[in-house]
Amino acid sequence: MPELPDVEGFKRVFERHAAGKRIRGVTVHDVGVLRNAAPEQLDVLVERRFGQPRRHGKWLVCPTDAAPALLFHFGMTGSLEWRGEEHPHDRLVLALDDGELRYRDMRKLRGVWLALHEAETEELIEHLGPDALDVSRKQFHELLARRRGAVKAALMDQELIAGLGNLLVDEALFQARIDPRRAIPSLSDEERDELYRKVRRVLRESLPYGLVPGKRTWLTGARTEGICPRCGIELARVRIGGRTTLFCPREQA
DNA sequence: GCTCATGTTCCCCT
DNA sequence: CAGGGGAACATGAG
Repeated sequence: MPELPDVEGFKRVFERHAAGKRIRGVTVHDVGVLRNAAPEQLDVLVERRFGQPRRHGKWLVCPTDAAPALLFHFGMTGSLEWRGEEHPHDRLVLALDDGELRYRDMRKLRGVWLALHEAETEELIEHLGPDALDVSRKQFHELLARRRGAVKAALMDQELIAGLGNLLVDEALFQARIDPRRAIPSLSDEERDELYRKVRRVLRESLPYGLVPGKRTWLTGARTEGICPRCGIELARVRIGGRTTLFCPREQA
């Protein structure tokens, strides 16, 4: 699931249940999710108190009252769960005073990082472009001006703008009526403005859900049927940047 | 058995 | 150098 809105949802889970709480224990059920540390190294977190989390793109940074911080990147199947039933894909469990926070992840495409100091946190995320929620219209134009490939590939590039994923980008392009294969230089200023507005809109409307919702009027709601929710013709399916891309061949010219 | 999946990285071409 | 294509990572679901 995890694109920017999903990670924002996990951030809310962390804020509600883990921020300000003391870590009583760390249990690693699957070493495969630890990307830069051995399980014993996580012991530095025990008896530390979590601070307020912050999100940059699809990363969630969870600092403690000492130097170490825990960083999560959820890949395609990760999530953060508070209590609830145990699950076979719970890979890391943080015991807090009043319950357990679990990192759950079926495919383990990304995982959990330990940063011992603020500088290490920065190193882990410094390759990212500005967070999608922080990009102004002016900056959006400046960022696009540097690129010339397919517009979809550019929007998905985390080094250009951080946080947009396959669903969100397809959705914004659909709402802006722009063919995802279009080369950036071919986009008019008006089209760039419209794209910016739709990216903002899809983000804003997704945030309350904590995911990109499958609304009936949205492309997300039509991914399985393959029919354009606006005009009813069959959606086109191509691959861009290695990702399945859906668009309306009639309306997205 | 086969294909596909909301992500990223690495390697090889053009 | 920029950008495209494909494979790899790991684990399911249909």
